[in-house]
Amino acid sequence: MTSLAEENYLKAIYKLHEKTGTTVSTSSLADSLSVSAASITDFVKKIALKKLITYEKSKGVKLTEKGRQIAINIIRKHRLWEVWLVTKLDFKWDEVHEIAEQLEHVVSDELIEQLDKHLGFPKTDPHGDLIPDAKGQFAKSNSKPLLNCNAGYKGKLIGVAEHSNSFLQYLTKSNLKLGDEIAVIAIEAYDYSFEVKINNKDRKLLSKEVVKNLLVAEI
Amino acid sequence: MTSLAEENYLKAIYKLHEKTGTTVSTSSLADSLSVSAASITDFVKKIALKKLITYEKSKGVKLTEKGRQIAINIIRKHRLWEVWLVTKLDFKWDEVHEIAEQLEHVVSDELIEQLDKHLGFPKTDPHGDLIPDAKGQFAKSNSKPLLNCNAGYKGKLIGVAEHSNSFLQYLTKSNLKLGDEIAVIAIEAYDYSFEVKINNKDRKLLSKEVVKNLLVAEI
DNA sequence: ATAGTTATTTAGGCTTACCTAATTATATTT
DNA sequence: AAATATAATTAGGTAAGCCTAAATAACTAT
Repeated sequence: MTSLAEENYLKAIYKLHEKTGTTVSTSSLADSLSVSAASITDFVKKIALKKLITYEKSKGVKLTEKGRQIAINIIRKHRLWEVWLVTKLDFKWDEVHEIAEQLEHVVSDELIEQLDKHLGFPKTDPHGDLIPDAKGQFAKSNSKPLLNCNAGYKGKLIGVAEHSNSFLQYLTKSNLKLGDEIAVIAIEAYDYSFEVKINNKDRKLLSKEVVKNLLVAEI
Repeated sequence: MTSLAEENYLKAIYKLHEKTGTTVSTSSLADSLSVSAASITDFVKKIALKKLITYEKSKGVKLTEKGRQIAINIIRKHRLWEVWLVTKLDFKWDEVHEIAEQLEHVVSDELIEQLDKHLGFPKTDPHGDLIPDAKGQFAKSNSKPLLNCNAGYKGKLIGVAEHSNSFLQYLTKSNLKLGDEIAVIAIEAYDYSFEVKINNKDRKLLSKEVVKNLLVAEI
């Protein structure tokens, strides 16, 4: 029904739209799928005919409700598989993405529902991202980047806004993990680096680049 | 490195060779892959160039050692996934084949080794088939079809030689499962039907077609 | 508003894995 | 051994998903 390529295009469009809030350009898609812009134009025309997206020449694309549902389902599967890899197979949070990219395309609704049950119906994946339910609904999240918090703020690390291996490995090396309590002691006005206290113990200095990608919420 | 199609061709060749003991014909491959004979000839030439099989015009194909290792690895993955589906996700033995057909193509050696560990290094899959180890070695099996046994024989059901849903469902309905003790009470000379006793309790009549596909071993 | 730059699309091609129809081998009967 | 049937191969073609190079459209800056 939906080919591997289609699933990846829809997922990429969904993620780019989520990030930018606008229609998704040919070049941004080309970038994130590592495919030439010409191929994007071709493909995008084809899936527009299938009503998975709307496409206006030179004005980018947008998911239709149908396309959005497919994209969200792929994301649901991806995140459930990541939970499985970490909780049942002992993988680290920086080792699961590539494997989940393959597993997300396995087609079987019963499989995913059983997996969900096996995992205890998790609400978030190992990076703190929300897992949509079988109907494609996301729970509400009240997380915000630590960057948006003031000195004196105290909250819990509940997710990351950047999933690169290097960032995840940096956090691991720095002994920072989801669930940790973070208190902002001071913010350096010059470079926006944050002095923080982790779990009421360790003092740490975090660069602007880092605090931008740490998502926190009230305890 | 190895495409989905290649993996499926190699697996099909392996299984047909296992069944017949001879070189594998174009038409048998066409049958089992549901692809035209012409396409088989094409493809077979291509993977012969890659030294995955040997091919002699009009004389069928044979796996090379390299091709055999790839085929066995796919089978290893397939069977491990089947164990997972049954033991961890509560699927029935007649529900796992199609899902495992997809999962077997996921590429990650670490994944498979972790899965193997998670499952406790199982030796057989839910149908009693041996699971080769990471090096492609199969354990020795001393199973034989119940059909080859005489009246008075007593053994344990350890596998099935036929994996169709209808056969598996027949066994389930008949309350026959792996591990059951089977004693041969009598064999009807006319139609080769077997009168048996299961777990020292239930008497059952099994047709020749059925006993041919039940694999038993000494207790 | 025009020139220059960047983004997008069009045109023409390629590879993979399939197909049908026609041809040639191989097996089976008589 | 010839005739017939079956199996395998060749020839020519298709769809999906990509490519490069050239053309056009859309922005940016002066």
